[in-house]
Amino acid sequence: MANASLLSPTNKHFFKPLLPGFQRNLNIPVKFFSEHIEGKHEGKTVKLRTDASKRTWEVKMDGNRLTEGWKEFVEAHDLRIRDFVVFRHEGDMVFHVTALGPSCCEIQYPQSISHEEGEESGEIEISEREVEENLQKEYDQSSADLNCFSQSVTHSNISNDLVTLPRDFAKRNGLDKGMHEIVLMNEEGKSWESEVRSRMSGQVFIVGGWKSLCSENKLKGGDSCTFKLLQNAKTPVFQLCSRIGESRFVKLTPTLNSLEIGKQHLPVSFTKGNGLIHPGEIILVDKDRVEWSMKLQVDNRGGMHIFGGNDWKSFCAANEVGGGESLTLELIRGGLSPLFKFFSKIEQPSFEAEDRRHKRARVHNGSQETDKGEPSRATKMGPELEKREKTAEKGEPSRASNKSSGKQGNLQKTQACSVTDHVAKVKESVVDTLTSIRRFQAELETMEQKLEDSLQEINKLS
DNA sequence: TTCGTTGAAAAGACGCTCAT
DNA sequence: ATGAGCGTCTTTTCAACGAA
Repeated sequence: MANASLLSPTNKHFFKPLLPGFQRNLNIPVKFFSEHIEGKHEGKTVKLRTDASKRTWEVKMDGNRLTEGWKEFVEAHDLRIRDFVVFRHEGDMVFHVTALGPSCCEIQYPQSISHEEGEESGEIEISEREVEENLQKEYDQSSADLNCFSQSVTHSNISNDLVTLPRDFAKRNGLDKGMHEIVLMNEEGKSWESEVRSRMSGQVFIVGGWKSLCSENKLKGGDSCTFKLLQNAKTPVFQLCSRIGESRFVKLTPTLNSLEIGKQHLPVSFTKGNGLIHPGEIILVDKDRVEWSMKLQVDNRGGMHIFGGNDWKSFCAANEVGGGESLTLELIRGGLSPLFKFFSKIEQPSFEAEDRRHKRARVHNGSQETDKGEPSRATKMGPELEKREKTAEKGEPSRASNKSSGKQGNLQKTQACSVTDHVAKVKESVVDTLTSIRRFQAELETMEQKLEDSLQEINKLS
């Protein structure tokens, strides 16, 4: 976005960090409101513009609060907790809005958010179709990540003109059986005809074209490259990507045991690919946008796992993911304090995987009767109980409410809760919320300082 | 050239011990 | 009781080799 006008002293600005609950409404800072709006434009609607769209968004203002229409604006721009929005007053209650991510950098939108026919600046209502498109966009993005695979280049695979295709990738894209013609393509669009073949052993290979592609693109032994499946039709195209193997999405399959001990391994390829190498605190955001603070630990081999104790189990329960089921998490922010968001539950784990897990459970713990007989504690947190808990948690979710429900793990106990228990839970809830707010405040202060520094530098440049 | 086999390495799961 | 750290065992993956 070209922000020349951002530098203009004639345009008044304010910025707002997006905190939990921001989706419903947004408060204009009192000082800004009293100086520029109060007594002049009260009760009017404000018009919001962004560089991401040619559309003007009309939002109702109740007092200093943006209400009706704000949610649509948020959804259309995929604004999230910890983002920042900078409002630039262009006069006559028109604001230009710039969205900044948690890194304090401007959020880049791939293309204009609204680009269909019927787009007029005066159009206010966001259509369901556009909301669906936003969701579809998000889905496509995740699919794109799932349609990528990384491969290391070796002297052997170059000399044999043959390279292994990761099993899960081949399976996911229906390439794990028989022979398939494919096209290998580099970033410039140059292509090489090739084939995908599978073996009795289950290994799947790309045969042919590999040597030429490596030669043409100066790939040599020890290099690593990422391919993206562009079309999974009759002739799939594998395009060489410049990115080296990172994916924002990670699929996890908590076992009953991992839920019990509160420990969940993260694939090394994912952690390394995203630069997650330091132990520390991580934040998981569940499907209700409730935050869960857990720990990221590293073992002596560099393997990483989430350690959350009961919180891990409760987090999975909050997302209706039980032992043996899979969920996908999206890495929103890496660094020293990574932030993950629950992305989706994967409904049907493969039978082989499930069978394998059962086999392991039996091998390692003969007394663990997961198939029948006395269920384990984790099994008690099954769908029925989860459903009841969910019903009880209707309304504004709070981390404490989830935590306490997770800790209960026993329906009878839930029903027998005394007034004292409720008071204790409410107290816990308040304390937790306060802790979250204080943490946010500390982070906000840091971010605010960074932002101000940036503005000062920009002003110097101007 | 194709394809089966093998062995090493990596990853995942689990459990034990110790500290708090 | 819970959390943290670490060791060990099992499973999976894949490069490399060699026979047909």
